[in-house]
Amino acid sequence: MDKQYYPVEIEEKWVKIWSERKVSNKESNESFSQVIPPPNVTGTLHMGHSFQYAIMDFYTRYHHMSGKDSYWQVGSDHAGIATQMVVENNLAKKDISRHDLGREKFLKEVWSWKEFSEEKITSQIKRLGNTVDWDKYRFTLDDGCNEAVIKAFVELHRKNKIYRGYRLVNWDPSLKTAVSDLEVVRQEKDGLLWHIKYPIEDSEDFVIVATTRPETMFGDMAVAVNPNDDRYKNLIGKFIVLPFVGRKIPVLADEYVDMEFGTGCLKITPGHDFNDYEIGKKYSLHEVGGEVKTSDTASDFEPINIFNEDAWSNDNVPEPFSNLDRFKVRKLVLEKLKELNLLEKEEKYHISVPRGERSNIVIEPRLSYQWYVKTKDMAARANDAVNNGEIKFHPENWVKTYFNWMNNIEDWCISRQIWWGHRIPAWYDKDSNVYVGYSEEEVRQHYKLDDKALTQDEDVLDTWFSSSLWPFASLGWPSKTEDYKKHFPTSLLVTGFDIIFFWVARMMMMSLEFTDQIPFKDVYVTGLIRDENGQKMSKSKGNVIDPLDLIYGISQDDLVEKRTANLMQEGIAQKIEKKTRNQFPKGIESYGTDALRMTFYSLATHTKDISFEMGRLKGYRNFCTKIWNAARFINGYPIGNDDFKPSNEKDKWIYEEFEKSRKKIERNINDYRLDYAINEVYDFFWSKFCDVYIEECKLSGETNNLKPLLKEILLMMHPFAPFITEEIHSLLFDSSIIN
RNA sequence: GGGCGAGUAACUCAGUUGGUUAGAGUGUCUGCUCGACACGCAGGAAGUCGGGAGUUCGAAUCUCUCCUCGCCCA
Repeated sequence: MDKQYYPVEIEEKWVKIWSERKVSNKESNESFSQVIPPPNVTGTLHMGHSFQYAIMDFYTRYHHMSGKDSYWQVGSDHAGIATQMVVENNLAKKDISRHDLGREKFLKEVWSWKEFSEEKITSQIKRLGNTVDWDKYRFTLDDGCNEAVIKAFVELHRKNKIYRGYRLVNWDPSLKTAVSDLEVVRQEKDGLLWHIKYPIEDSEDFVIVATTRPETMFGDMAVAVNPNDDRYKNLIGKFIVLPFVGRKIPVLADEYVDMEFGTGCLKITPGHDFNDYEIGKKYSLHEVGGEVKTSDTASDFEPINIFNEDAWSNDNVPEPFSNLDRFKVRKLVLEKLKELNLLEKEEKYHISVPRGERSNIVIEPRLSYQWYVKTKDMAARANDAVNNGEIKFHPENWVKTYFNWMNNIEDWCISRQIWWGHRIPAWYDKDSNVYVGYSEEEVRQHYKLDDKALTQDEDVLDTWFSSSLWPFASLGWPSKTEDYKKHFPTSLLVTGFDIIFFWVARMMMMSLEFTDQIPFKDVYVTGLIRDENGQKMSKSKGNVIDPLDLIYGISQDDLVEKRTANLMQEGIAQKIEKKTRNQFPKGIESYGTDALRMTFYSLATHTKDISFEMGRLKGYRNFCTKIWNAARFINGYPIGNDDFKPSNEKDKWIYEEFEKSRKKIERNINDYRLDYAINEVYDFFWSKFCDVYIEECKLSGETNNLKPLLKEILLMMHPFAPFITEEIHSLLFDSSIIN
């Protein structure tokens, strides 16, 4: 054995072997299975991925060694919006838009990006030593997943659980697509509340409405007050003449109006506000000849839309306000109102601005046709599985978060106006009748359409729709493959708390819907890896650490270069460089994968923010060195016993301690407390085995039990530190731990 | 507004369900290059467990309250 422990050399050797082998106990009837949360093919893997994969690989190896048929399904996600954005941005640098290319050519570009990104991701997964079978690799947009998605969509539609609706959606004006509620993030900020005078018809009087969005006044269809509000009782039933537009809009009385807010008088803009939409629907507001009317007939409801798809004002907006960006409209409206003396005042107001998760642009509610999944019944079924203990969360406390959302779930908007994704299996005839089916041929048969002209829906499905099928689709569903039969439902899902709603809950709903089974039994919810100050790692903060740089090490200059390249914001590079040079005066040393893995286990506590601190990693790197040196020392002695045979008090003592530790570790593994487990491993090996037992053996000269004990310890430690244990085992005992 | 969480040594964190002198890694201090290991060994310093009140024989842990910070949902 080398005097020094060189992790990189050793690891690269085993990485090659492990990425080509297949590990399984096929003969065992007991399955342990998990599916990888498929990483997006947008770029490279970060600390969070490595962290979760370390845990997943731990359990894969652990259960394999205990004799089960242990299987970890590997794959990646097409990540519709995210990937399309990356490719569009790359094309934009060459001054090309996706429309220049057209759908087909553009998709070709995305596929080639996918190949590029996938290559990087898979080599990273391999480098971590993960125990997966690469022949089983799946992609959420491959033929099998496509079949599963189509089947899921069509079946849901035929069961009346998917429908197409014309209503208000969260519209992203830069991506020009609808997004789901979950893909909208709220940004709190200081804003303004404007008080605007609306003239009352046939009177010199005004009513003052308060609004944070004056630019939407062109879409106003009513003014609402609270029926109990004495200030406005006399106005109910009268009409307002909308400035600039001349539209006559009624004053409605509705309990919904908060008397305390602003003036207690609300403008109702059903086409551009979710709450107003509900009010508009309740009164079936519709415009007839310049006057807005109410009715009891639901189908009369006709909101006025004042923006087009990029959130510029459309023809429903009069000159000079039409054909302008919405923020320009706002500015101009305020100017003109001031000129007409209709702007009563503006006051500071704390507002919450909805922004697109991906694009970061302000979301504009927009009326459009979209596809929806009815979620209420499916959610109830998923909730039952949690309530009756079929599915368990670890830590248990996450069920509160889960129920908090599931009990207030809204229908899920699943259509996206982008190109990269699963095309919606719906066709339209020239009268806009909708036909849903497995293919155009199947649709013609099913609806008996003969040779009627049909065009397929241009839209694709939300990425999470295909992700929600992943646990069974990746194992072969709808085919009843061997893997599906043996490994579904899966045993464990390891994932971050941030996608409990996006993914975990939806997998549960879809799995119960299509397989009548839960998708997984245990959900191991991990925290999110942050920097040493608890800050989210991000390019713009310049605090990102690449797991590969911890494994291989990186020079200070290279690290600075990496952190300051391709920054979106100007002028932060210097700050990042200074901070980085300060924090890493000598760059980052090479620590190796085992040290990183064990660090991750020690960080796998029950908190949601995990600060990654170099000191911890250093400690486990030292531990690896300790293991290496202990083995090297023991290797210097003759073979000794084949099995551990206690011959003195110290022998008995160490074996008892070993048994105690082993039991503790086992229990903690089964409780999903790898942090406790790794502590115990560390303490046993260093404080007991090295500090006491080896020293004692040195003194007594009775060393026959060192090798057999080390062998058992290596087996126990293997899932925690696979590379070093495998290397030592094969050097000292001439055989592998896992074949 | 509703929900969840955090505050323990200089730093990053445990504290396995109320039980001896509160633990770990890193850092720090003193002494060691004596045959596994200086990424080491032997020792050491270091904490009003956010503040206050209460329950208890006993509280970092349970209850109440206040302060600070964070996240999620509307």
